Amino acid sequence: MKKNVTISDIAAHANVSKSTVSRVLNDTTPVNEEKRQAVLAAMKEMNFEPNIFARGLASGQSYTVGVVTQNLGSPFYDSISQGVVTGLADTNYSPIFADGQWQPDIGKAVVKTLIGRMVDGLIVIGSRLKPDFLEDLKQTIPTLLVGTQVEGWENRCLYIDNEQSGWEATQHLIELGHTQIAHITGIADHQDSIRRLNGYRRALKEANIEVNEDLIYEGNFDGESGLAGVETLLKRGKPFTAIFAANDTMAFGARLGLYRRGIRVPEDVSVVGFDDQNEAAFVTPPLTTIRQPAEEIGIAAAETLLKLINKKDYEIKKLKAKLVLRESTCAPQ
Amino acid sequence: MKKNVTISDIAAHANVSKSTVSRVLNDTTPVNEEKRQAVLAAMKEMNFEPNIFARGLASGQSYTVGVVTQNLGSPFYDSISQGVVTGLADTNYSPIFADGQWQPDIGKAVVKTLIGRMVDGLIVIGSRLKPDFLEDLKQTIPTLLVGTQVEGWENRCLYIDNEQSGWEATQHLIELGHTQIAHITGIADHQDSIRRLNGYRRALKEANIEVNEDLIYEGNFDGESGLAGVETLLKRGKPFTAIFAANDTMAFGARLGLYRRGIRVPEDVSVVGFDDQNEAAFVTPPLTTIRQPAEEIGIAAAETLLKLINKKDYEIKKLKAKLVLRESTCAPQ
DNA sequence: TGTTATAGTGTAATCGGTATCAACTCACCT
DNA sequence: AGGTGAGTTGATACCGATTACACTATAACA
Repeated sequence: MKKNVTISDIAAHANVSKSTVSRVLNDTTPVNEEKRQAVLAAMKEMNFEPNIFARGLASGQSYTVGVVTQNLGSPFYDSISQGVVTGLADTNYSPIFADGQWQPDIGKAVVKTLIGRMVDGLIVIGSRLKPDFLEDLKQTIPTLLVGTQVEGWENRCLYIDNEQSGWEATQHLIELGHTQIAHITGIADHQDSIRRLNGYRRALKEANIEVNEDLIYEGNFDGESGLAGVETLLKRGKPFTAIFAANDTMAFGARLGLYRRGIRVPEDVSVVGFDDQNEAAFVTPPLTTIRQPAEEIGIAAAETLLKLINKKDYEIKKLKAKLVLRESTCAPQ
Repeated sequence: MKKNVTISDIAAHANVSKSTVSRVLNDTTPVNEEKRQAVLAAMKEMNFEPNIFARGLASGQSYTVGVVTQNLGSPFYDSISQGVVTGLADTNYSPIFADGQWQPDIGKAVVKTLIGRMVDGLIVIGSRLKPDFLEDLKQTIPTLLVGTQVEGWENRCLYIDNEQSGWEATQHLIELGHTQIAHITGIADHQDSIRRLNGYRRALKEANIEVNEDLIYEGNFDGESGLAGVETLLKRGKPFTAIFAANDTMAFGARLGLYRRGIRVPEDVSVVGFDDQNEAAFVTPPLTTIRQPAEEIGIAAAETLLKLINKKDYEIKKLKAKLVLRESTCAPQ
């Protein structure tokens, strides 16, 4: 039971008062250089670590940030989380995680827990929180929304332009010469899904290709739904030579569905995904997809939030997704 | 700037002393039922939340547990993390994450940070910490090692039997009739890799098949190394009809390598992976692999750690990996 | 030569809980 | 009647930092 070294011990050892020690610790008021050195030396010698509870109690700051995830375990969001951890690694701040499980109510509860833990700021990944709750939140605590695009949060929101990226994915297929392009969407009421779908529609329209609702299948971001997607699409009978899936996981599922029917990729049907998760480069054939810079987004979120907390100027880093060409797409044959 | 409700406010409101409020809060000493109700009512009415800093400062408990991850972003370990978050979800405890990046030194630093944050316990996922540091740790704070098998930690260690599972994977191939079985290992000095390799060796020996060192390729758990693995294996010229990769990611890489050479899976070469990450069921052909119950491991870790912290009896849940048969293996043709 | 910033320092109050201690009530026994 | 013990309760010290405040010394200024 070694007792902890406190600021008072340091003060005694360095022959100054507690306040002076606190001052060199926090750089709040100038301190005579000689004493500062004495204090620093004492701290090093005695292996001093400030007690975060005492500090938190007195100052109100916890040096933690809350991270609300959704369904931890999905590759894209996990990479963002990883980015946050990385971005915080060399700061005084630590992340506390809690999972919202894609459910607004749970998300709300989880946010409250985090606030109860006195986090200094909040990063909400893939928010599904209700607008009015979000509005409250904005007033209460520095908050950043990440991986989703939310109206009214333009300067507190890190995201990539999903509409544009959906457009690019589709446009790529059009440029290859495809005209019968199917789309497997994400969760129907999810903003990202909607935007990707809109991009798909716009690309077709701009190319004067009629949007055929029979070629749109409502998935849910799961591999299963990709598989079910091609099954259904095939059953509907409308021919298609390409599929744009709203994420990689569904693209894998779709690819498997085609494989089962003996339909070749990309010779018979081209496939484009979204996210560029690690596996995309290793499936057969390697998947052409939209790369979301997930980890960079997480890192940027961490950095931005710290600036927000410390009331420094900041600007929202504009992060771009881009198409990465691999082998799952080619001209229709 | 609404000021927070404190225990004193409650005390005043309920006409009792601070101590009594603290008592109903913590259930330490019996309190007259009438007063207890009054306090409870006041707490509800005033929307009281105890300040965790004050509580921590006074009691020394933080109600947080530290989670040390390695290279967050790898599917298997991510699932364990998810399990921990899930397992902690309905308790008073919250997880703080920090990443060790597979490097013993960083891991050590990260553990120190967490301890500085007064975590009540520690879950180390995929530890690569040095034995003597671990020994110190054991004395300092309730610690659980997860996803790795470490000697001397039998009752503080959640893992699956890697040797046995490596044996099963190989045995499956042998039963199918394969005799020329290649193995792509994980990181060479990683305990899990070593054990899986040992299992591979044992299975061959038991079947009276000579272990051919030319059929063993040293990978590093990355997809790239799976790809490089088949390249090298092929170049070495020793024929093989099956590959056992020490994780799924490498199995995907290997499968891609075969695809590039026009070698069919499973007709020409069977492939077995390890982990059963989500994608394994959706690649083509769906991957036969060893399923590690990653999320269950995480949940069990959380539960066990809380028992350990609260000095309750606990027992280490024995979790088993098992072979899941899919379509990437068949008898040699 | 006052007058006024500015650097530098210590004392003590404070943050919001927990825990120790003394004390008081009211059976219940001898 | 006196003692014992369990059930309850409030005062108060304490956890270890930050910070408001008072105060000194010294430099800068009019």
